[in-house]
Parts: sequence; C-alpha cells; structure tokens
Amino acid sequence: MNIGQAAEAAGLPAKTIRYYEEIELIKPRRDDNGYRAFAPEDIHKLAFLARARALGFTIEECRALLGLYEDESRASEDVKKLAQVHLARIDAKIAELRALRATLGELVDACAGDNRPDCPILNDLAAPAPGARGAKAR
Amino acid sequence: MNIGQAAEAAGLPAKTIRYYEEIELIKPRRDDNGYRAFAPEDIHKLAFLARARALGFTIEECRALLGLYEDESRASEDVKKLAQVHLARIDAKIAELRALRATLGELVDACAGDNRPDCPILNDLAAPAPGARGAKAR
DNA sequence: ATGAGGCTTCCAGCGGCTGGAAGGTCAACC
DNA sequence: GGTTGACCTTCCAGCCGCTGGAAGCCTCAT
Repeated sequence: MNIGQAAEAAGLPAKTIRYYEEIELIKPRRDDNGYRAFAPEDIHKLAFLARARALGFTIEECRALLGLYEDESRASEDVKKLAQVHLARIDAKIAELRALRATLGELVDACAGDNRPDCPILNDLAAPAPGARGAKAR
Repeated sequence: MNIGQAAEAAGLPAKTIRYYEEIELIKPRRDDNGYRAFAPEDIHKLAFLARARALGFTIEECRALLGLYEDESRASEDVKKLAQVHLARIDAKIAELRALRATLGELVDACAGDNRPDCPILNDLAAPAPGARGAKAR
C-alpha cells in the first residue's frame, strides 16, 4: 500500500504521514523502488494517531499512547493519567477563552458600530476601565 | 527610556518589544549609542498591544487596531467588525473544545484506571465506538 | 581597571505541519 | 518505443509569535 492509499485509509494527508515517519511514530518498510509500503498495522497505527490528534493530544502524548497501546502489560491507570492531564488542559483553555469571550463580548456590545470614531473597544485597549475586567482578578 | 523600563512599563518582555519593532508595529527612535529610546507614546502603544494580544487578537489584527486607534477619522464600525470576527473565532474554539471535552470526559470516566491493561480510552482510539462520538456528525 | 548588568545583533528552535521545487517511477495509451 | 500524467521521493522554507542563547558593545559603580 502506497502513501496515497494509506493517507486515504487513515484520513491523514500524505505530508503528515511522511512527517510521522520522520519523527519515528511509524516505520513503514520500503519497496525496492524506494516507495513506502504500508502494512495493515501501519494503517491501523496511523488511524490511531489521527484520532488521538483529533482529540487534541500532543504528538508526544500520542507517542506515549501508542506505546501503551502496544504494550500488553500496560496499566489502564497510565492511560487514564495521560487523558486526565489533557482534560485539565482543555478545561483550562475553555476557562481562558470564556473569560476572553466575556470581556470582548461586553466591549462589542458597548460599541455603536457606526461611522463615528468614538469606540469603547479602543478606549478599553488604550486604558482598560478599572472595574470592567474582573476588578483585580486577572 | 530604555527597553528594560519600557518592558516593565508595558508589561511585555524586552524580546517581544524588539520583535514588535522588527515587524514594524512600533518604531522607537535610537540614542547615539544605538539603544532604543522609548517615548511615552511608544509605551502607550506597547501597552495597547499587550492588551489587544491578551484579548487574543492576532498580530495583524493588532496592527489594524492600532491603525484605527491612531486614525481620528475612523468609524467605530470597523473596530467592531474586527472584534466580532475575533469573537466568532473564540466561540468556534470554545465549541470545539467543549466537544473534545465531552468525548474525552466520557472515555476517562469509563476507564478503570487500575493496573489492568483493559482500557476504553485505547479501545476508542483504536476503533471509535460507532455511537460514541455524536453518531455520524463529525 | 574591573566587574556587573544593561543593551545590541543574529541565528536557531518551539509544534505540527504545509507548500513547493526538482526529480524518480509506474501504468496506460498511441 | 515514446509520451503523457499521476504518483512517489527528498529537501528546504515558511507559518505564528515569540523565546533562548551566543557574542559583543555600553554604562556605571567601585
């Protein structure tokens, strides 16, 4: 199976697959002509990686997950810990974005959005209103 | 005012300020010794940039905002549009993260997290459960 | 004169790809 | 046999927004 079909099967761009080989996430063998030859288990791994990446795991976490996946004597605890770390990261990011959203939403609401120059958004960026951004909690 | 004090005053690392000069967001004059000399309006701009960046605007959006800020004949509509685009981006990101959070949360809850190898997280990564991820809506 | 702490420039690297150039290979068709 | 055209290969550069570090100059206090 060449890289084109592998890409199709795994749902990843060929470029990404080459990159994954470069960083040694996968090690497909080569045909005599130098073409990568993907075995079913390579495809399987690629699909695994695609899904782990889609869930937001970093490449290094994916490497670890793949290692655990292939280790029959793993403890599910180790997998769960990785996932929990990632979950906490997601939660932190959501909280951060929500705070931004709140501030920015207020500013947008306060802005007339007409052809006059006066603009609460710019005013806030130039010197944030003392109570407008959660007082002292940043 | 040298870069150290400017960094202190604006709440940005000196490295970042040099970078902002390189990409021409600011143009501080130079002393005879080659040191950057920051005028009060430079500091003001840097603080503006720091706040705009903290709200998640991209560098190019910050450039546009700064331009509008300095343009006395601006229309607040233009500022508002920029902010709304960014707001939509934030909302999209939040929605995306929430979807991830939901999926990952379920998997974490389903995982025993003990010393046995069986793990729903890995199982899902290897072949997602057909109904587990929003059916067909991806 | 020396040393500490600023400042300068330049280059490299982070993550995770992505685009593009230059060239080899293969299968099909005339 | 020749020629497309689609595939494959490698390598280098770039995205964003910094950040770290090296090498060297400037300034001020001792």
